[in-house]
Amino acid sequence: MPELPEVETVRRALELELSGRRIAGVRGRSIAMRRPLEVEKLAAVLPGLELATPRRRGKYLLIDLVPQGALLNHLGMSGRLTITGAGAPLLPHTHLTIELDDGRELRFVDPRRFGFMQWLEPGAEEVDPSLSALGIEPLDPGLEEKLPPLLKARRAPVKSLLLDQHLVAGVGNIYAVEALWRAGIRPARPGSRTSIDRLTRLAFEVRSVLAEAVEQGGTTIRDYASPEGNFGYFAIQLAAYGRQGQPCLRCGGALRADVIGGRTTAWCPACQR
DNA sequence: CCAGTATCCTGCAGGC
DNA sequence: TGCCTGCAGGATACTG
Repeated sequence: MPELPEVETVRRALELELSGRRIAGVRGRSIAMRRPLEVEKLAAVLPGLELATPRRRGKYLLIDLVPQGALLNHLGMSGRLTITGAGAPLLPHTHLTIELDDGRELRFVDPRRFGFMQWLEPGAEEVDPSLSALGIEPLDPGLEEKLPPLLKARRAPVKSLLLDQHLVAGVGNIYAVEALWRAGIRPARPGSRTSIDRLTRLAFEVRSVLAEAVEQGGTTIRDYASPEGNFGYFAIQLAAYGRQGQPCLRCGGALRADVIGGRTTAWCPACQR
């Protein structure tokens, strides 16, 4: 479910709500997730540690712990982090509850269990295989210079390449579809058969759509500061994603949908070449 | 190395 | 109403 903008919105909310708080306790049940949820380990290690300002890398969330260690989180398709009062009713599929020193709780809910929450011992972040394989951070400077040659070197559909976290980190199906529509590029077009100029435009649109979504999520953060609130699930006005069969907002023709990169991809046959 | 597919899991919408 | 199928914002193991 969450892509870079949603994860960044969660990060900002956690920064506002959790920074400086101390962990009082841990509850949950160890289960299989994308990485095993090890509640006993978390309960042994976390109490007494302070939560620092969270960081984001691609779709991963890192919460540094003071004096050492960190929590590594990925929300997968269906993951949510919520901050609640201690007595709040438990949502189904709440796998982990982290009790805070002010009586509130940080809860990790994930029905499909494609996400994970893991304790990183000191030094583990630097050698984590998933983190170290991540590609360009798209909101950092230089995307328009760095990404095009990487795409040009590959024959796969540009859509598939945008979803490849080893190339650019944080783009998921929604924002890949939106960026391609904005750039006027056919999703199935091979990277190698797309001009550097058009790939540069694509990189610009990737950055733009992500930045706009972050901005929109950010504007609503304050509404989500209430203890019972969920946060991080906002989407900008979507021009293409999910709009197959509906008129293209640029030319009026009908959008169609194909499966590209294993996922449904809406696009405009007239505007996207 | 690269490209494409299968797979993990639950919930829900839509068809019959 | 109830059952069945397919699909969902992700990442990775595996195949050719």
